[in-house]
Amino acid sequence: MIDPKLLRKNPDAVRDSLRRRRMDMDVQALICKDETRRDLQKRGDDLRSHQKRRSEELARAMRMKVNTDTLRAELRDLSAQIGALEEEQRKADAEFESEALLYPNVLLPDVPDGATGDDNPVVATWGEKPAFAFPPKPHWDIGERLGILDFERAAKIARSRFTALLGAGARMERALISFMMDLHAGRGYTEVWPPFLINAASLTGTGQLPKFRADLFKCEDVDLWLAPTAEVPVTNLHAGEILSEEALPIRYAAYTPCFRAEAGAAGKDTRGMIRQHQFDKVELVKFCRPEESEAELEGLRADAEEVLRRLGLHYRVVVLSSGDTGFASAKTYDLEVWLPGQNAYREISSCSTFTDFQARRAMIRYRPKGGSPALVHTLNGSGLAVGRTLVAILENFQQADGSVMVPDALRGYMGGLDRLTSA
RNA sequence: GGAGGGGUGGCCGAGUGGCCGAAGGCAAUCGCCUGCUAAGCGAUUGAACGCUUAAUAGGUGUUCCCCGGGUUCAAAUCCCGGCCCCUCCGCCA
Repeated sequence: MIDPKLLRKNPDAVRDSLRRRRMDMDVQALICKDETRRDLQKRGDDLRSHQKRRSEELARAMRMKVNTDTLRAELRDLSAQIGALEEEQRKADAEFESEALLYPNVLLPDVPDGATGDDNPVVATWGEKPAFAFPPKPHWDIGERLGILDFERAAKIARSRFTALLGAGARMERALISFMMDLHAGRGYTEVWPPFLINAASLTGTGQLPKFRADLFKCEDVDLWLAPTAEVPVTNLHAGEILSEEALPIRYAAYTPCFRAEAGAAGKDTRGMIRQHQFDKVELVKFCRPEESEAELEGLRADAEEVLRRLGLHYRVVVLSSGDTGFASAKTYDLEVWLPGQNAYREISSCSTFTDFQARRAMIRYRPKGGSPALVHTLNGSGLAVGRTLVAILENFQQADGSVMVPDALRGYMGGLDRLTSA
């Protein structure tokens, strides 16, 4: 959530960030709701204060056994007034909050201005595009020919946008998860295996709800939703807590399946396993002091990049422009892996700092030395999207004969297998 | 699924209608004492929101004893609903 004090004291900072995001929201209306809310609180506070004092008088009068009829009548009336006012106050609070929850995070000043993904500047590149003596195939061709990807049967048992992995494909998915988790665990991240179903409060804490309800799968009859990313359960691990300063920064790595309704993506990436209702991802999540968060974002990006480097996959890094930056994020780097079968770079990791936006929603705080509790900064990044990593391996390491070389880093996780063949 | 017990501050734990933001203990911080450490002695130590303020300093008001309703002039305390935890039984992986 945006900071109500910032909204009050520097509404132009909020307006400017919205303009850069290419979003049009009625900031003045929100400010009015805030004022209504505060006015009602003041009036209620004063009335309650008065009521308290008169109630004490009544108690005293009753002890002295004097007639209290007038006082009781006055207090009954006061109580009714307060009740009515509190009803109004509840309504005003709810109105302010439901509107405030729809405001995106305020962008960091160094986020480049731009309308869409086409405006994202490339800030780094690693490796080179592999050269092929033949036209490289897309992964769905490679995978089906090898018998390791089955889209038709997956659609039969579920629906479209699901994939069944078979044999060495299934083995490689599992190998990638282990490889990534071992790598991050060895670099200072604590492994987490969280619940994959989470409640609405958690989804509100990280920013998926209320705005992005349509992107989520929900269980019937209970307040449980399929996690769209490990970001949600892992960030909310510390919801409502006051962390000790010495514990920071906290760094977690978690594997989870991710479930997304892909409501707005009809007709997009329909072939292959680029955009699925279910996919595996290893996620990195950090909690830190505000002054550390910029450095932690760079570290997060480096940790995600390390996975691609060890696998030998060519990629580039972009900073998302202002119009392309996600709702909860203040600044985001995307890692884009080269996919020769599609002659394109595709997002394989997204690393963001959320500044205090999620911390305020989920009430995640720490106690600075000698001070009162302050909001932490939260960050997260994919390290990496496992399905897309599998896609990248198939497309980048495909051979003329239809086989696929297994990256060195993965062979130990696949019983020494060095090549996927259709045999 | 059945039966019972329980959710109070950083932790433990008292509190069955007003004098309770809450006894007592632990922990922590500061000070005294001390060759050092421990012990001992004294003091301090919850959060949110609002008003005030340059201030996340100070002052001040309100709210908060799991959550939401109700009774009452007044609720941590009484009543109803929900959530969560524990124990036993059943069932299951």
